[in-house]
Amino acid sequence: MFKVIKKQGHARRGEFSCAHGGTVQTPVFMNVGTQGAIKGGLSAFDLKDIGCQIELSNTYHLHLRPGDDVVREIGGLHRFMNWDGPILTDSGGFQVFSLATLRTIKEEGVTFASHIDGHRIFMGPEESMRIQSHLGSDIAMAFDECVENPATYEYAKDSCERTLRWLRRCKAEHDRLNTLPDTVNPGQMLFGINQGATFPDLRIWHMQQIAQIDCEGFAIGGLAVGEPIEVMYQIIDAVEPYMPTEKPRYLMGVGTPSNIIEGVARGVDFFDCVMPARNARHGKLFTWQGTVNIKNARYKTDDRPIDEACDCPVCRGFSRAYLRHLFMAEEMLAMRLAVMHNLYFYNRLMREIRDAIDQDTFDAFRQEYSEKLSRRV
RNA sequence: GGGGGAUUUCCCGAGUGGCCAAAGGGGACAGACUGUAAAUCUGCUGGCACCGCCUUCGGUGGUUCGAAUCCACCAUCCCCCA
Repeated sequence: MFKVIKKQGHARRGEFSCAHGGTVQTPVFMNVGTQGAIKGGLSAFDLKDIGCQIELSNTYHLHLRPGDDVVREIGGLHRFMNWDGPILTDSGGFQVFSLATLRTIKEEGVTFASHIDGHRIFMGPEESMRIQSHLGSDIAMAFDECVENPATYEYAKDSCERTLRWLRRCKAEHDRLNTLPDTVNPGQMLFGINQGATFPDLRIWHMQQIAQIDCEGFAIGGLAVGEPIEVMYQIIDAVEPYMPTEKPRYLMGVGTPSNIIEGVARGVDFFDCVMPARNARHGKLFTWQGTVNIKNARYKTDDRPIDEACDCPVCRGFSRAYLRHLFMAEEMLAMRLAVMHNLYFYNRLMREIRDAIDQDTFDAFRQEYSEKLSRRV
């Protein structure tokens, strides 16, 4: 399923095959389409144009709307959203964190109040696995608890012990569902998730435990939730040696271009983040020189593309002045074009990283771009 | 020709004697955003040597210790009657 084809330092160049869409080249950025669509008005057609290899959707959100039973009846999420490439579904674990004021956590699972109408929803490991099975994604994520920062040692310990027990239940239910005769995607894989807040010993202990469970990949969760970025890197450094080398590593929810380069340098293969799409909707665009806020008055009559070094469909045809105008006029095209550019940039960034590892120039690449890409121009 | 109403800081619009550099919107300007309750949120929007001073509420001149608020005249706009 996964093989590392080249290494430079800790950075890994790999290939990962899925039931849909063939082989994913890693390191890879997964383009986030929480509700089966990239926010900003992009469809599966656009995903091809922006160089997307794998798309990510959300269990909790699709369970609420339109309902995983609906998606299953249509034939699964691939067919539903007309995307035949790989799909990873996040488990709903992050919503345990982000909808914190609306939930109660117990051993069996979590009770949420729907953010849409307030009705009670129960989700535990089995529920999450069942929903993801109905969605038919290629990779299902384990149902975990993403602990908020800062967390006490006691809470983080209890929580990651519970997340471990939940992973065992996820694995059992996932295996059972995959063998049912009417399973949407019998080739669905399961990734376990490492937790332990910012405590290296908990992180390591937890990683050692989950590594014993036969998952097709492992993720580091619960980072980039408010802790200093240096702490995030320290945790990755601490955990990485305990992650199986023959399986992909996924750093959940991360991050900025710099974070991604630094993550790759620390042995991470998969990334996802809402940042490129959200920032794009808010007018903050990524370029190979750094970031720009296209709404700034300075771009009012700027006839250059967003990034002269970019060959995306947007940069090939539209000026900064036009993009700024679309934003100021609140045309939806503004968001669509901005999101296309930013996601193209992220997918291109990953391609450059892969090429650099292939050519043994990743260190130089890291040195040149790690700092540069996140600074303001 | 007669009667009534209006004029506020970029715009709309509160304010009818001190607590008003003036509510609230909008716009503009800028910032934030990391497994998406996010086309959202925050800040700022007269000037300055800025815990204080200066200029400002259509114009001019008054009343008053004190005026965006009261009075007189003028200007412009709106409504009604001729």
